[in-house]
Amino acid sequence: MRYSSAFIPTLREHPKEAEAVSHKLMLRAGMIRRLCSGVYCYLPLGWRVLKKVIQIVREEMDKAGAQEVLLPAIHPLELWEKTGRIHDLGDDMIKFKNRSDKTMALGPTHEEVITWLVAGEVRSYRQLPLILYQIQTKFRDEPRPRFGVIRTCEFIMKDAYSFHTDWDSLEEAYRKMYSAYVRIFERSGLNFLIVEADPGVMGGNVSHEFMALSQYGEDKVVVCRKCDYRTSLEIAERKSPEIEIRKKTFKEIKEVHTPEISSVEDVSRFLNVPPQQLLKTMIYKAEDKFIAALVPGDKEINEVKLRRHLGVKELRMAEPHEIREITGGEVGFSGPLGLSIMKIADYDVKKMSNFVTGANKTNYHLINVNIGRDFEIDEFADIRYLQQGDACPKCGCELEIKNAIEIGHIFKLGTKYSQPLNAMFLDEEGKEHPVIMGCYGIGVNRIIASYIEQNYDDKGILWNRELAPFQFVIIPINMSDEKIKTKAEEIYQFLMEEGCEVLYDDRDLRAGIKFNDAELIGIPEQIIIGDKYLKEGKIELKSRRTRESRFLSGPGDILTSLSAG
RNA sequence: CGGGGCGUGGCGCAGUUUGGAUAGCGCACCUGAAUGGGGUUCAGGGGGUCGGCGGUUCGAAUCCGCCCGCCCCGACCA
Repeated sequence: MRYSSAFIPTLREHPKEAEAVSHKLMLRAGMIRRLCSGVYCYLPLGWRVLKKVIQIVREEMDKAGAQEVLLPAIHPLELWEKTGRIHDLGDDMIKFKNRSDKTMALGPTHEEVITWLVAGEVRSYRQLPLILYQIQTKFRDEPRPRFGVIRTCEFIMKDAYSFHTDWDSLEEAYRKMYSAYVRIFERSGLNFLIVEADPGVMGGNVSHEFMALSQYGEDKVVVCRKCDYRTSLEIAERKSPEIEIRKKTFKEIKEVHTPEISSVEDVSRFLNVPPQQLLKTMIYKAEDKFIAALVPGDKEINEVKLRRHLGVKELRMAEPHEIREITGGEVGFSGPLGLSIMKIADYDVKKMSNFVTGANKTNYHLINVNIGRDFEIDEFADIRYLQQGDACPKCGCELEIKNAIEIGHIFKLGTKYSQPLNAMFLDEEGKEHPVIMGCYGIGVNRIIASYIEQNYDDKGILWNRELAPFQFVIIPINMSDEKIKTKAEEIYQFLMEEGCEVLYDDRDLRAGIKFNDAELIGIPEQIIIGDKYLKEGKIELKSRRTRESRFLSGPGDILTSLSAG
């Protein structure tokens, strides 16, 4: 490609809309432009890189025995009603009516469609197992698009789905996908880690997230400083502390008037006590029964951990009217005293004495409350969010919380979709069973953003060979010098004939501009042709990353020099 | 959806508090010349509904109202 005719609009300064490093650099390097919030155009350079990532993903999927398909982006809504996921993903779905007034949606993910497809075609155990995948655009009406290409309303996803007769077969496919993912992210040059995670709205009970470490990541992972414990913050546990409930110096319990003061922050200020001296009482509905969850005022309840501890599938906070009925007070004045429902407290609550809590009476709190004297806890458990510095459940060492970008997620789904969509097969004995499923997703655009977040310097992007939009950039120092120009043309022709991806900067510009552009867009190898070394018959081959140069005597040496390392 | 910030040629900004003359600066762009190993210099030039609509005023980028868009923080914490 000749730079003079290439559409690579680089920017000297980054537009002020950009905050994340990857966002700034992708804009500056002319890879992307924003159409509106969360919606981006990929320009030639950005698209070239995207195609590189897609190629890696495709190769590794094919190698793992998955077959590529292409599913529609337009989905009839009934399919989503059948699995009930219209309620889970409802507002995230972009819906519209067609001319015959039928409601359709742009697919935010494809479990429903693929299961419909397989349900129609697979009859027998002989047709299984089967792994299908696609690389396609997903649409989600994100409440808050962010950080350039990291969270967008339209993005390219590689989504694979596997179908099995039994759980052992699913396990095998799951392992295959797991190792294919490791290869994909390794080839993409990412610094990533794999954590166990909660499956959430996808369903199933096992899932692993592939996380690229970055300060602009929206997810949090927990990593032990010493051992190999690593997990998502959602399900991160801590070593349960062995604490006895304190029983000394009980002060007299009192009711205090706290008019319209209900938040931890407000109560703490009003009564002049630290937040950790408050007991937070949250009422939840766990399937068909109500429970009270208790944590110190400065801690947060982790609903995923609470749900898992209770062993229930559904858990939600109680509605205001339910809280009124159960406690007798408005939201914000709940406390454990006099509650007939089950009370689960975090271990940290054991440490508390003479604390403040809601009086179950609007506008009143109780002070000097104590466990044992005033009420009992039914169960102590680890139900709060982990915090920086908590003890590792495996080795007891300090845990660290880090930001990361979720680049891949694999799930064991079981029969969550096959059951409602009637994807059944007959076994050897002619008995009918629902197909066992797994699903495996990769955020293709996020691989690029994550890579840039981890590979840049003060000049710009540092592409590796796998992702680079071009392997070489030829930089003639002075286009009006015929000898330099002729040499540059010769090298360009040579590399083109060799099938190399090369960008030839034939623009009649000063050397400084060319160097800066080449470094900004991050081409791994620069071939510099200038009078300085051409006089001795030498051309310069300079590495973008190390900034080290080698001097070669001809075009043929370029390839041999690189393959020699 | 709540809080905060912003909107002035392609990009980055000044001007808005205290209304006033052809709306300015840097970069980018076009023409010419010199220059040519790190965003060079000189001369000339093009490009703007000051986010939109309405209002106040002799007069609005500037004051008032409504709307739109963008970014950041939070999302239910009793």
